[in-house]
Amino acid sequence: MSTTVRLDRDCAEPLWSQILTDLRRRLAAGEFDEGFPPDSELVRIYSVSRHTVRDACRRLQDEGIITRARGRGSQVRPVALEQQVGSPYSVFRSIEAQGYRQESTVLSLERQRAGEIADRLSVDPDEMVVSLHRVRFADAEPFAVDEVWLPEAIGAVLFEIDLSHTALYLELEARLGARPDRGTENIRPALPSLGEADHLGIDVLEPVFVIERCTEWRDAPLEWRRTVVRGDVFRFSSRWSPDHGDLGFARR
Amino acid sequence: MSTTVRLDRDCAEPLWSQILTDLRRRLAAGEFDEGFPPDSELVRIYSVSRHTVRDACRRLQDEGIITRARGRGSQVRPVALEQQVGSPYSVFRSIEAQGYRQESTVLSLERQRAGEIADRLSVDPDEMVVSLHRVRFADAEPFAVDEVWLPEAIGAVLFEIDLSHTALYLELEARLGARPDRGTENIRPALPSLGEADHLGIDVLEPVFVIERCTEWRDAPLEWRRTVVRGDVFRFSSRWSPDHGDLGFARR
DNA sequence: GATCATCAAATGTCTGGACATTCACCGTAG
DNA sequence: CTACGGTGAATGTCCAGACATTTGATGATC
Repeated sequence: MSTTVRLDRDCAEPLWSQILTDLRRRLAAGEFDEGFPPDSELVRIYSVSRHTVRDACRRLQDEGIITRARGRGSQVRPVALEQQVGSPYSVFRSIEAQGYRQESTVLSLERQRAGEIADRLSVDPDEMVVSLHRVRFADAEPFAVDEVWLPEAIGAVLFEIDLSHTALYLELEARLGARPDRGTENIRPALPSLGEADHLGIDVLEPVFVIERCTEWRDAPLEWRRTVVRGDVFRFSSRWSPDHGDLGFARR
Repeated sequence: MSTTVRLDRDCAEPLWSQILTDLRRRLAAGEFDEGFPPDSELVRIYSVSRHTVRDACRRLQDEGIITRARGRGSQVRPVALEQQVGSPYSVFRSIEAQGYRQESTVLSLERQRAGEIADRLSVDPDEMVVSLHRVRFADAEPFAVDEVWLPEAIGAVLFEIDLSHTALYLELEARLGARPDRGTENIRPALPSLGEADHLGIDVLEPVFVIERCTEWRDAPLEWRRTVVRGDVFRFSSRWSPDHGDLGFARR
């Protein structure tokens, strides 16, 4: 089983915090796919008291990453693990999780000067970046229009791949090892532009979700993305109970 | 200062849970308006170990009802409105977490026939329910309009309390022990009605978030709520990284 | 094979203790 | 009056121990 881990007992960071960080790393690495270790094992691995181990585990539990029950032990929640990889939710992941077959139609894929979105990618306005505009379909029905902007060094690979079926992040990771490790996402309600309404097949007075997402990889911007999602057929939904929770976009 | 409280050490309910319930009751009664007692005082009041006291207080802290800091003690947050437990996020909780002072103006509080919302509360359309309509303010600015519908047996207590400052859930729990234990929440973008736009001080073409929330308590509907939140000043926001994540409504 | 009892493992709860860190307040000195 | 240092109070962290409760696995019996 797992070997021992030496914690830094001289630094200001509490032991439980160091353990929590290590547990997250191990979870992300799939090290607990066969089972999360019991408290007693963690006590051995980290050479700390059970109280300290519980402090760390409790936080994973509170976040829904593991469940803990008397007599059963701690268990990793499959869905929650994905939350650790990225955003607690993602519009596309949510929609995919519901079994919709997704496809894209590329409207444009270009190298161009960053211009107005320079700040988003922390580049100069004159610097070249790659922009991708698509219409996204769920089961052949348009549900979103999006524009993705990437630094040129990263976006260059887009010119070599088929973007209608391929998950962009999978490709970036496969080809460049680029994987978002932090990000922000903001959603607001808005009215679609004429072009957006046309692509989505909706009225210009039909409110939509506008999602702006910015991710980073190794402390540098990976992408900036703006997605317009139809509000008439999709909603943002959560369901919770003492032992279960989920969150994401769903068909209305 | 406070006298002692005898806990039931023979029942299945953990001591920390009993203390938590009592603390909620006291908070709702304004008993801690002059200051929340230190751990040592709670140890004396409840005749338990400090660990047990901390277990109870931690949950209040997690819910944002109190803050706790080394050297400073525990403090009641000035306004603890709408502490909604369980959901990974809540519009009111999010807004409060950002330090906005919240208040409400009651537009109406009525007993009436369930009518169209009967299904939401699993009652007959002819059955009486309690409806509450309010405008919600953050730092004196209207940010949301909401309507709350409750079964009459539960909603009756609303007629006895001041709804402009008081946390609805705290009252329901203090007076009835009613506490949501599961729920669903759905958000969509929409255009406000004339009335809503007027109350919010926005244009009728200014898209808003419409949030519909349904909670249950002991397998029975507790409330159904529809909240319209201004999309021009608030956004739904998430930020994540390997060791941190947060999610909720935030000022744009 | 099905059922029941037993036992071990695992988490939850609670107590007690100790030390570290932080803050606020008070007293003293300039 | 202001600034600084000291002190006490308060929470945070960590350890150790013990018992209660729950679950799942195993073995025995029918």
